[in-house]
Amino acid sequence: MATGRTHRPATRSRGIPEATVARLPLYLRALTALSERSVPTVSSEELAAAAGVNSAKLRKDFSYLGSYGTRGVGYDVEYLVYQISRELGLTQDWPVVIVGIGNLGAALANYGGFASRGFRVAALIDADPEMAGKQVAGITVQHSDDMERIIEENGVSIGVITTPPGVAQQVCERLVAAGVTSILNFAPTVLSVPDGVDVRKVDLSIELQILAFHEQRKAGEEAALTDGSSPVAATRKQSADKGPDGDVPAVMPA
Amino acid sequence: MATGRTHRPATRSRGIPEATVARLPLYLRALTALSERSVPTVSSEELAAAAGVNSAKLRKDFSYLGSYGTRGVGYDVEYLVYQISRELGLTQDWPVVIVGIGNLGAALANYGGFASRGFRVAALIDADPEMAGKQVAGITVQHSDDMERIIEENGVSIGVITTPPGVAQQVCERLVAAGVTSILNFAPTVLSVPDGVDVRKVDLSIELQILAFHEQRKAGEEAALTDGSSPVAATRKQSADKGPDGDVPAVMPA
DNA sequence: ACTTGTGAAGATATTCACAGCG
DNA sequence: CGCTGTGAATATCTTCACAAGT
Repeated sequence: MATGRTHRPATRSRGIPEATVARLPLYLRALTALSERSVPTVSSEELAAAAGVNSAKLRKDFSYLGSYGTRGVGYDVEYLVYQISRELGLTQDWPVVIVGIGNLGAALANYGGFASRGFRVAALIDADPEMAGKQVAGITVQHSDDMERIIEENGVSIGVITTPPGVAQQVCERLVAAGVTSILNFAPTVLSVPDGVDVRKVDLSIELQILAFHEQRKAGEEAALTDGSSPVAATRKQSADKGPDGDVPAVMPA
Repeated sequence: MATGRTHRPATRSRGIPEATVARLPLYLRALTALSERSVPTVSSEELAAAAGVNSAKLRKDFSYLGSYGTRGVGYDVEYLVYQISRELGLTQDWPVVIVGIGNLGAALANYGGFASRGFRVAALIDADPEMAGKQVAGITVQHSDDMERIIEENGVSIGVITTPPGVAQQVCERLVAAGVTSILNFAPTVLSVPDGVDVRKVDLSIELQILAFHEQRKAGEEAALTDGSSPVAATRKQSADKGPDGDVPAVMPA
């Protein structure tokens, strides 16, 4: 290509690795806690422990942001809070809409972590006319007919989808058409979006399944060690009245 | 805290990469949908599209499980559903307790994805005496005084924490002491657990912050002509950057 | 001393590209 | 042919270990 915009992968951050970006909020939370206790400086070792990572990783992460520490001393807490906040774009206000005000949507609306850090719930939207007008977390739920107007009037660029999976894709498309370019999806569906729109998904059942995988492996390891005949391995398995279930067909094609 | 997972099994079949494990539930969901539509076989290309990954990755992932496909044809849907379910440990029943029945806990209790796939909500637990006895999602909430008994009686090994952050660590410790070895943590806290206990965390505010980071970058790119404050001089490494064409359509900024 | 910042090494993950088999 | 399965190449991420500052 000779002219036009430089080809830049949408997911590539400005030199900051994605894995690092994903940890910055973690550091920020730990730093905020230190800040509230008026701790002036912190070493990479201490901060890493508070954030649950190791110190080499933390230092490497910070090195992508710049040299914000002082050798022999550590990092200035307030300064780092500011720098990370700025890097994450939290020094500005992000209006957010939540679409789908069921249990989960209500939980998110009530979630303190939203408001506390640059995010403001600009609107709650639901397709059920019964919901419209009700108050959730002190905010009046609006009907989805008004979705486009709400997004434009509030300059919303981040949308949260907490609808049933069946309507998630279509909600997503309306959000994007109205100007939303970042979506946090709680519906267990793969959303397809045009290039330039970011989607992150939070999937409760996937997390549980990953845990189950490791849990099963633990049980298997124990059984292997105790060589089958010992009852010890059996103690820590699931038990009791097995539910109806029977969901899995034991098909064995050749 | 060194998690001693440096153990490399000599047998080649049991070393499924973590990244692959994390995608298996995705494949499983896509396959289940196909199964319900009575689709008999599926190609890596089709399945990959449905799961939102690329086909090479999917085939590589499946190769860790074994050779379950047929060249020239694709994968048998029912068979794959069974194999992945087994690999993830979903052919057995996993009783789960949810601790902290606020908005989020209630949302999880009502979440259909739980029951549908090997997980059974064995108990809902809350510290508030007012909550005890109430019905949530058809299950009677029990007081946290009984946590240990409930876990032991039901053989629970997976716990979900949806409490306020202040009590999450102490709830975690009680869970672990009672026999729980896998924890899904929704509280915005770093949990410290003994070796051998798995923790996964779901953090709503972190996801939003990551979105904000990318959103900010998008906005910056639009007005990127007078930038001069970037502390990171992007030292391009070997960036021959062959055009991966085909798949990266240019998009018009809305 | 003490702790950061970082090249280099090592470990994982992703993608390519094609041999091999139905 | 078409599509899987996989070694090899690449890219990304983590950890090591120590030089460079304060």
